[in-house]
Amino acid sequence: MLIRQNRGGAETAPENAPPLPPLVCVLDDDPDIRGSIESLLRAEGFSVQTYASTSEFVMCDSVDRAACLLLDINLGDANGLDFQEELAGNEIPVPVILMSGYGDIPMTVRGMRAGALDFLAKPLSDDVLLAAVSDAIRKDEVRRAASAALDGTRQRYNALTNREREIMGLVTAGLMNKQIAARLGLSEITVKIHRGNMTRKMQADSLADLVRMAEELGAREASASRFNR
Amino acid sequence: MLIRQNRGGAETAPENAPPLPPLVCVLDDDPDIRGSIESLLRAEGFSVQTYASTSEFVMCDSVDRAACLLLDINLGDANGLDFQEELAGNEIPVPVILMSGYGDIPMTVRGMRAGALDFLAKPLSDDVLLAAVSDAIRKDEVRRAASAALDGTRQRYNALTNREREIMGLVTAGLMNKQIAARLGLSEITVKIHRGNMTRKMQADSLADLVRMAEELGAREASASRFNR
DNA sequence: GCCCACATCATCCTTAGGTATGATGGCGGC
DNA sequence: GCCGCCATCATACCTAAGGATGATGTGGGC
Repeated sequence: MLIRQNRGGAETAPENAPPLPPLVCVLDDDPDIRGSIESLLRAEGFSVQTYASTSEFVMCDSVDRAACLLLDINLGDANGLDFQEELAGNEIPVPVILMSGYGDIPMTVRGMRAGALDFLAKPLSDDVLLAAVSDAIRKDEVRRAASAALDGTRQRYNALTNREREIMGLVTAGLMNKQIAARLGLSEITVKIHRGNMTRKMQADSLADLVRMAEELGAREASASRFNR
Repeated sequence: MLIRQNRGGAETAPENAPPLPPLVCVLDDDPDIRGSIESLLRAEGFSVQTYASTSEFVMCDSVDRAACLLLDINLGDANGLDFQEELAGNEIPVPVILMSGYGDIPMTVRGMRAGALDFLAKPLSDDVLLAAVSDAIRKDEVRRAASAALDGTRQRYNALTNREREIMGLVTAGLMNKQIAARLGLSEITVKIHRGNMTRKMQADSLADLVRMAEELGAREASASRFNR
């Protein structure tokens, strides 16, 4: 029925990006720890960025590849658990691996509840650390893939006019054109026109398609970052 | 458009069930612990059932009210973490609170990963225990409410004939009646009839409604048990 | 044997959805 | 001031969906 037209327009991905190595961010106030972790991970082919304090950590703004954060809990002037919760609150979906030399069960519970993938006791075992990092990177790759699938839909949604977004909401709520027209104080024909333009812009092949897009945009979107294990 | 008709048929709930007190199952091999937890929780108004071993625990088959499981890790002949993972594997969605006198960080990580809500170190503090249990019961109430919302839909879906289920799948995939007819080797009119019966039986007010029901039945359904925190 | 649920198809009619063409008006940028 | 985007509405036409009525056939249960 509805043929897709404006395909392959301005997608964001720069065509044939070479596969960047996964990035591991290390936030620990002990220079020795930072150094040893960095050399270990670099030897395994990871990119590594290290930070001594939370203020240094500007989240590698590069969200262009799979990444994870190795986060120490005892940061001297700051608490890693607080920082982790702050990240989660700001919807920063990077997988977190917590580390501590003085960890206990309540701290572990708190960290895991906040979404940490693992909690490693210091001194760190190379094998354990590598396994945890590999797992975290794998999780982030899955998360990024799912997020990328949403990206196209979200871009198309953002390209709609306000009226079109409004009508998309009412259409996917199950209202008929005439009900929408009455609700918005429009004539039915105007609704049809907006609806047609909206459906074409969203590249929806059917109403069912459109409903699923709306569900993804509305329902998931915000929560997706936490439920990806 | 579509008026709901066969409302209030054979719903499962026995009309005006008195609100049963939440049930706490306690699985611990120490009789003293079982006794003290039981008396504490009973004083707070909870129903309590205690078990000394995993074989005794038949999950209070009564899934007719909010519940949670207080699970000791050191069960003598069995391991609480293994048992918890077994429960999760069998899709038994009861919230679990782990307890241990010899817990460490790796055990905590494992338990939390498997979906435990909390991990309490023994000796237990009354306040901490009560807070954990209250929280778990609250979580289970939310889970049960969400699950109940699905129940009606699932019942109606199961009441469909095979043909109607088949057509529901194709309708919610976005196919037009004539496409469905071709796919199934039927005439379009027959598809319309099945579709009409199906939509009425599902009590769907619109196609959008139907698509969401199909999404819930297909996509959530199995996973809902684990993502309910 | 009869009844009922299920499935199948036909004809007829109404409503809803989708598109094309054309027209008007506001608003912002060059 | 003109052009483009957006929004609005009208007329007309076509397709899709939904419902009513009627009919045929099959299989299972009492």
